[in-house]
Amino acid sequence: MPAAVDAETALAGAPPGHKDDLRLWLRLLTCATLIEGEIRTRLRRDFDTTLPRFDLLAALDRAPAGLTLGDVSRRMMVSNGNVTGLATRLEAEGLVERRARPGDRRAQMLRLTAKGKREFARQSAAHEGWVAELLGGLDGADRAALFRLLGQAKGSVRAALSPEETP
Amino acid sequence: MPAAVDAETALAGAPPGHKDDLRLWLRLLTCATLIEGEIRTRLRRDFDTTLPRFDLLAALDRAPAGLTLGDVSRRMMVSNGNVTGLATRLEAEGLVERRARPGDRRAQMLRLTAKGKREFARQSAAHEGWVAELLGGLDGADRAALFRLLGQAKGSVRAALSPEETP
DNA sequence: ACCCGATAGTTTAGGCTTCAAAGATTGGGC
DNA sequence: GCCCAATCTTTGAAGCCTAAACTATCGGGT
Repeated sequence: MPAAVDAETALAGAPPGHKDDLRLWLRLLTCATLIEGEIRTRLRRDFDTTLPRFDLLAALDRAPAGLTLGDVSRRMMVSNGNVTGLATRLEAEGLVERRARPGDRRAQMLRLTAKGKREFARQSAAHEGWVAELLGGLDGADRAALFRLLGQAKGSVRAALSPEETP
Repeated sequence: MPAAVDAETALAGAPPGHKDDLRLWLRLLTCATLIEGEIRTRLRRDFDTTLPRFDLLAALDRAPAGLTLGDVSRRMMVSNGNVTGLATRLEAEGLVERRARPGDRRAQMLRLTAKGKREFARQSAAHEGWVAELLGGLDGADRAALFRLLGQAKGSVRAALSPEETP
């Protein structure tokens, strides 16, 4: 009898799709990690910045009227305490500015400064090129199919999550 | 003339597929972030542990003879300094043990302890169930197609990376 | 007018992560 | 036998990230 099994046998009776789902998730994670890591490296190398900073600038760039810290937190899917620190650092660099929101002394609006707009425009153009370079090996049909299927996956995950955590 | 454009117009002349690649990447990232976040939350809630810890145990579980810190670093795609800290914490918890590698005093083998094996078996079973739950909304055909297309994407990224960084 | 639950943001403690520099060891060329 | 480049790991500084506790404010019900 073979000896070098273990975590395998323990799950022998699991429903059929389970192992496939696991493999799918690992492959998805590998793809995301590879791309994300490369983008991080290039952001540091070419712009001396980080992915979270870039993401925050991107969120603000899409909202010319500005966003509250809470808005940013929700869009970036990170904690609000995290945004506090990011905003503080970006403000110190002169890329974003906090300003009071009239009529609500709890909230603050976050906006790109002129410098922030210029800087993000440069970074954004490069970023788009990188992604196109990394995914350039996919032909149009594969790209479209992958986009659609990832939409399905996203829907599946959200459906499994929403009952409890989206009250 | 409209005024509220900016990062859009700056890229008007970009090749056709660029914007689609960007959307594809963002969707891929969203999927990965959603799933990963949920797994992190549940690992903390049910086992009071973290995803990096779990990943390290998983790597060791697949290698009964043990791995050097460097092996782990490569498999997890993280820096070696990172693994040092993770291994130290897991060793303090008694889940992992360092032992000298005979014939090379630079390297150390990392192995699961008996407690580590037990603990990982529990976590692993739950983890597999979670993933199946989150991706359960996909039917078999979609799952297979997605798996294949992610393989294509992975190949595309690796091809774009390898010239410089895989010497 | 007052209270109280909900909302916005900050702080704190702990862990994760990277890069870069430094320490230890190895193996091969001379 | 000696040196030197390569390999393995650790350390230190800085930043990212979360959960949980805390402060401040808002707004509605009474």
